[in-house]
Amino acid sequence: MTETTAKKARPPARTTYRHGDLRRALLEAGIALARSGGPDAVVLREATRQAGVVPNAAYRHFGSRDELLRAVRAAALSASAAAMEAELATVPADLSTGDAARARLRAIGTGYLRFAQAETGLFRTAYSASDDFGNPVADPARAGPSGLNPFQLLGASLDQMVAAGLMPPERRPGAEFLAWSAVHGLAMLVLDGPLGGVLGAQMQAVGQRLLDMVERGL
Amino acid sequence: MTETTAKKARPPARTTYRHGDLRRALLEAGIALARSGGPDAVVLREATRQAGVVPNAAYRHFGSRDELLRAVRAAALSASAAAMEAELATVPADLSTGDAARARLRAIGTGYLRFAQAETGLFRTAYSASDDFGNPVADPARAGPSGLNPFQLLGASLDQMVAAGLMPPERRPGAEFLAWSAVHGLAMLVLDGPLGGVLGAQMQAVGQRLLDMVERGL
DNA sequence: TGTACATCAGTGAACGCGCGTTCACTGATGTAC
DNA sequence: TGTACATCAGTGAACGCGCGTTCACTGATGTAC
Repeated sequence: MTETTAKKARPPARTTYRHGDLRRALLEAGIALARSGGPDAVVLREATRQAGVVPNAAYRHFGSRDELLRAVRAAALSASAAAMEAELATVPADLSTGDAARARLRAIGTGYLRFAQAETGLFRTAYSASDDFGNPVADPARAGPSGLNPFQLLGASLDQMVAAGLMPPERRPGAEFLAWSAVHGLAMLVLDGPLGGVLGAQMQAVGQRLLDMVERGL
Repeated sequence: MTETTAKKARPPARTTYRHGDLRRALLEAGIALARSGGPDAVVLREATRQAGVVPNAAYRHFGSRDELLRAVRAAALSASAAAMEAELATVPADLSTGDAARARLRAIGTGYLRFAQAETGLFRTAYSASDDFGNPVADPARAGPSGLNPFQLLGASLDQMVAAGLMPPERRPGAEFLAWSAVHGLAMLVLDGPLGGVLGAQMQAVGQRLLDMVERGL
């Protein structure tokens, strides 16, 4: 009955008066904008344009541009978590406890960096601007398939490192911040900073060396 | 025309037709804007306002807004280098070669993080957006008092680590990127990312733990 | 079963804002004679 | 020493742009009777 509407980046061409699922359409347009241009590209008017709708129609579903941006950011975090989980899934199942813990921590970092390079715009949307996702509150909108958000995935991996005896328990508290800083810094320097030209293609290789350093240093 | 607009640096109150040193005035206004709001706050019209001049007057001295921003960024990088050098200067002179190398590397990192926290806007201006300052070209506008830019300061410190036997020579190439990533990541996560609320005040303490990790891991 | 009606999703038009940049100008200044 | 003049730093006015957000509306839809 409905649903004959223009979907993605098409001109309006809507025949029905009602849209059908404008909220979702706006969110998906917002994600597409973030994907190609980062958080600043999430422009409310442009999202409504892509949804084939008049600008103020957005206010039926989002209280403000910022509210739309938050929803897009949650989706970007979720995508990031999914990338990390995908990398985790490549870890062989028959490793010793220690090797498994190491491999999983490395997978977390590699997934993070892969996502940063493959989905630069979403990455910058997910991890810029202070929308802190502290551990206590687990917002499913920010999580990957497993239900954990990126921060929680990293934390679980560090717990396994301690359990495997590869990391002194007294260094465990706050270790997320150290490991996270390292990979995040590389990503930002390459994607948004002065190392884009210098590294760029070598980012993944440098990333592996960086993960070596983190593993030794933790 | 009332010239009583609220200004930061100084009210216009210009009596002469000519300004005197408009280029410098615009640059300093730009730096002030960057200091309080980061790179996006470097708005050409606002800089001319602070200089007490009509907007298009800026085009006598800068070809575009972006050219002004580049000049501001160079100044921000120079300030960052100065902060690192100031921290270097606190290293005692009577240390053994090894202890000195370690202390100097730590000072580099600490100075970087201190600057990030004390001058957030300038920090983000200096290290966001791809204005790569590769080692070959040494632009004095980006350097600190010693004539070295931040990247070069870090490089020199790592050379000393190798010379002191604290770092295997084969790991020296590209080591800048690893150490830099770690401190940069922490700064960005706290200043511009989701850790602002979580850490914030603890940033310097976490920074010291992070530098421990880097030292062990390099 | 049909019909009246309230709901509320999307429309149409308009705001005020601030930006970067352009054009033709004007008049203080330094210099050449 | 005085004077004519070219230079060019800053003026005045305007442009087109796109943004977020507001208001009063309209008419398709689902529901109550």
